[in-house]
Amino acid sequence: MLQIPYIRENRDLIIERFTKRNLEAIETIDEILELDEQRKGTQQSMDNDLAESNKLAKQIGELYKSGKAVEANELKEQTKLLKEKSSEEKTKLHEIEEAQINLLYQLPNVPNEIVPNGNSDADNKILSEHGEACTFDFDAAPHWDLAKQYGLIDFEVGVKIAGAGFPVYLGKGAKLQRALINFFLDEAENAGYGEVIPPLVVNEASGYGTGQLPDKEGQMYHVGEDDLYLIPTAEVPITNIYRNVILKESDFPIKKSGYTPCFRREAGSYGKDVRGLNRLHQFDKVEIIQITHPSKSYEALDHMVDHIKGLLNKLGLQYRVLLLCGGDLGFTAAITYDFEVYSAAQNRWLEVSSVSNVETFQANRLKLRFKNKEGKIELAHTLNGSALALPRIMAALLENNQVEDGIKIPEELVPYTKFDKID
RNA sequence: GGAGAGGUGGCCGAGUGGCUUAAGGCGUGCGCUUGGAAAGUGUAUAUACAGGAAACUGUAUCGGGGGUUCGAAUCCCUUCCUCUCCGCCA
Repeated sequence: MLQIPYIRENRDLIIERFTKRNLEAIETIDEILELDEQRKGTQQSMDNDLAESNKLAKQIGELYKSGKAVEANELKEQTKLLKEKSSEEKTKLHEIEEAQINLLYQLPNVPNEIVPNGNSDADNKILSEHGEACTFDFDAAPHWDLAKQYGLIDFEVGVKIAGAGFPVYLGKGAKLQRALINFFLDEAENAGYGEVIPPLVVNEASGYGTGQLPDKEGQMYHVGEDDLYLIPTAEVPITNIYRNVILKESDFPIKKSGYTPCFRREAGSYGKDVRGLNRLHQFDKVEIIQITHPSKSYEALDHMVDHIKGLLNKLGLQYRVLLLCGGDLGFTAAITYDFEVYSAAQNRWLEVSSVSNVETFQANRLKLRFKNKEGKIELAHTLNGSALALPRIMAALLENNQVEDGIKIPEELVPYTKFDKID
């Protein structure tokens, strides 16, 4: 959520930047600013009336004490009018504030200057490519066939016990999954991210805090009985640890990592992209988050990008880094880098990580602030990134490392799997 | 699920309608004291909005919302949360 003073001072810039998202926001923004003027005026007259009324109440108290009941009753008449007026103003103020916040909830984050224009993923900018392409002297099989052949993942039994998009990992498939989680967690630990195991459900306030609510309500599983949401990413519970917190400057940077299953309804996404592990309702992910001083967040973003590159290098996967265009940028992000690995059998790139600087967008909703050197309260910056999402890594590892009689495990993973080949 | 007790500042905790501008304590910041430290001692120490160049001022906030009253931390209604005991249970 954008801050009103920021909108007031940067109206034209924001409108221009929103065109990167193909968003025509001029009306909404001007309405927000107009409502803010109304809010100020209303609050001023309400405050004045309340101040007057407080003064009278004190006088009345003193008059009663000194036994001057008649004069006290005269003053009471005056307060009646003030009370009516101020309570009307209070109602009006609430209406204005509600209208204003509803508009604010509609506005996404302002894209960073370097975010390219564009409508869809076709307009994302490819920044770099790494690793070598796999070549096979046999017909490479897609991961769903390999998973079946070697008994690693059972999609059908997942359908039976839960539904499509809830695979069951078996044997070495399960072990490989667990190995990857441990590998990612250890790497995060080595990079200074403190490990967290958060709740897998969050309440409504947390959903609002990180920006999943109110606009992406349909993407989360909702436990109606208890009014809780299954987390779509560990970013939600971990970042919400810092909701309503005022940090000291010396607390920066805060670096946390967490492994959690993630739950996404993926309403409305069907078709060929959903085959196998490509798109699931439940998947595992190790997330890294940072909370930084505003002046340090882009430096932190670079470090997070480097961390993810390191993971993919160690796994020996061919990958590329993209700078998302405005049209593909998530609601809360000011800038996002995506990482895609090449799936040799499907002959396509698969997104395995998304790293974003959210700047103050979440911090404003979370009331995540810090006291600066002058003793003033400021909003912190939040960042998050997947490091990494498991299913597509698993898919690429299976496909890219297949040999005629099995699947080789990358060297870095062998200490975790305790086997170097699936056959 | 049943029964009960509670939600007050960074923390503990007093506070049954105006003497609260929230006592007292702890913690923390800055002084004084000291050869140095401890102890002692003085002082400061919430957030939001508005006005102001600033000092500062006004308003709101004692879990949230609403009400009674000239006046509410205190009384009433409502809602959320926490804790204890019982039941169930890894």
